[in-house]
Amino acid sequence: MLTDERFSLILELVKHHDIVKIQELVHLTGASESTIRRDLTELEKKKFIKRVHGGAKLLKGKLQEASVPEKSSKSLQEKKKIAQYAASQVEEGDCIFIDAGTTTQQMIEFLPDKEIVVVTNGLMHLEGLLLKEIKTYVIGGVIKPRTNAVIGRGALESMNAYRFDKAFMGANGVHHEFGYTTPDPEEAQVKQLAMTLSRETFILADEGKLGEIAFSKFAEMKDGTLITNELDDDVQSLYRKQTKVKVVGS
Amino acid sequence: MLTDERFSLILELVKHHDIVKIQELVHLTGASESTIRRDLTELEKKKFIKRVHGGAKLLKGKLQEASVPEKSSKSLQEKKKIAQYAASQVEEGDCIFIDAGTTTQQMIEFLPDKEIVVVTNGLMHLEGLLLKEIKTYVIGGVIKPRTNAVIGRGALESMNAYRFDKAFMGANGVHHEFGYTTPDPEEAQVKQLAMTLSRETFILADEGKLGEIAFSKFAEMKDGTLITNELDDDVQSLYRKQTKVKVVGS
DNA sequence: TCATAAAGTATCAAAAACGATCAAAAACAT
DNA sequence: ATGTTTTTGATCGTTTTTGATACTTTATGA
Repeated sequence: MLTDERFSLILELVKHHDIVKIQELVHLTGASESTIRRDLTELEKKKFIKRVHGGAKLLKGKLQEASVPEKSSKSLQEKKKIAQYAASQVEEGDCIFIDAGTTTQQMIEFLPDKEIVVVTNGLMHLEGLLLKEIKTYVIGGVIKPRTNAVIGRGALESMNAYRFDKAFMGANGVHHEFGYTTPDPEEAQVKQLAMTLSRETFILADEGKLGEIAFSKFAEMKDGTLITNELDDDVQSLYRKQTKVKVVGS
Repeated sequence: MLTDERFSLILELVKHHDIVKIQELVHLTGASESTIRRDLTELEKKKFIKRVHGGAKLLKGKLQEASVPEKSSKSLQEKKKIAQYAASQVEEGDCIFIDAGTTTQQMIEFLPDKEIVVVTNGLMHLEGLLLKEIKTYVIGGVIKPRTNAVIGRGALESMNAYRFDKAFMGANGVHHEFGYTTPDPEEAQVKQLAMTLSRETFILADEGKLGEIAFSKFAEMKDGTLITNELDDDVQSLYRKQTKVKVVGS
């Protein structure tokens, strides 16, 4: 049996059964265990499957990250610092918009115990906000599974009823030329509108997002203050030419 | 059976049954008790389930717990029966409104696996709805702490964008003369509007609500079909003169 | 309350799976 | 045909997973 034959067979099985055991494959192909292992290793490298102890399973897209709240603790610490600074910008009486997302979520615990009003499209934020007894408005609209963000036409209409003093946005990509980007066009629309409704905007993005470009652009660099945690001097000057930048932590 | 297979199996069971016993899992997977325990420990660490003595249950956010202040299991069983009947009224292609509240919340697990769209003002419902992969719209507006219902002017405006085939409402008071009532006037407004936007309305109310009167009236008896679980014959005829009544269970 | 049974934790050795390595076999090129 | 490259299968030491055991904690009812 040829290598490519085995590959198709494996992919076919994984696709159909969601998971395959190495021993199954050994019997089915007649090849040795070593060979099967090599096959799986290669298929994993090519991003077709995910190896697990004893076999391999279907590689689910980015669906996994949303439901699996596993963060490298370093990245989490960085996000917290960014979030803490962002939260410190909130003043008594402010009405703020907090974008859906994990970085902005970290803000909530640091929000000052003052009279503020929060509007959000992130359902994951609600629990924390209510726990802190903050007056909270939620945007109406359809719920995007996985990210639990409220999006769609309804969200845009619903948001139009509000005006914000400050908006705190997340971003998947920050690029000196292409500006701020995010994968989902519908989420981009919501972000865009939130920013136009706000007197002032802060974009929270850890180092991993810098230089990246995602599919949908929702703002120019100049449209908001960037809050991040690490920045090469040359990149920094590139950004600073266009907008205000705040670098937190070490 | 591979680790990941067991994981999916466990999650599937928990998702469907709300709770699983370790012994069940031992029999179902053929793995040892130790292994199952380890699995549960890990799944708990990953925030997928909550371990309890003897098994594991679905992890629910505080949005859901908040409004569930420990009901007697009898009353819960009755609510479940009412909810189950209500859910059975939902048909393929329906667009339904589900009111905030504990009784209506029970409906979610019984909703048919068909193409339906749900609109709700109850944040406690969202988790369950998304778990069942139901297309869900949330009403925008201010969040009432304690009950986690979305209310206020924004809620009314936001809801106006939708029309429903069926609306399922909760009520704190059901009275043959004073109709359906609820304590909070703002919630009453939302209920009222939801009913006018729906072709058909069902009110879910267990025996404890019958004959009661709360502060704010949101509908006449005739405005919807009452679903309840116990009814004296004389009271029943009183209600039946005005509207349709469905009595479920014993 | 106390006794008892069921469930939980911690630990450890056996079993299974893994990765690395190497020589034999097959395919390939000249 | 001969030397070279690629693929394959076997082996071995290491790591991960597993199931059994002993001991502790929790639930329950007399």
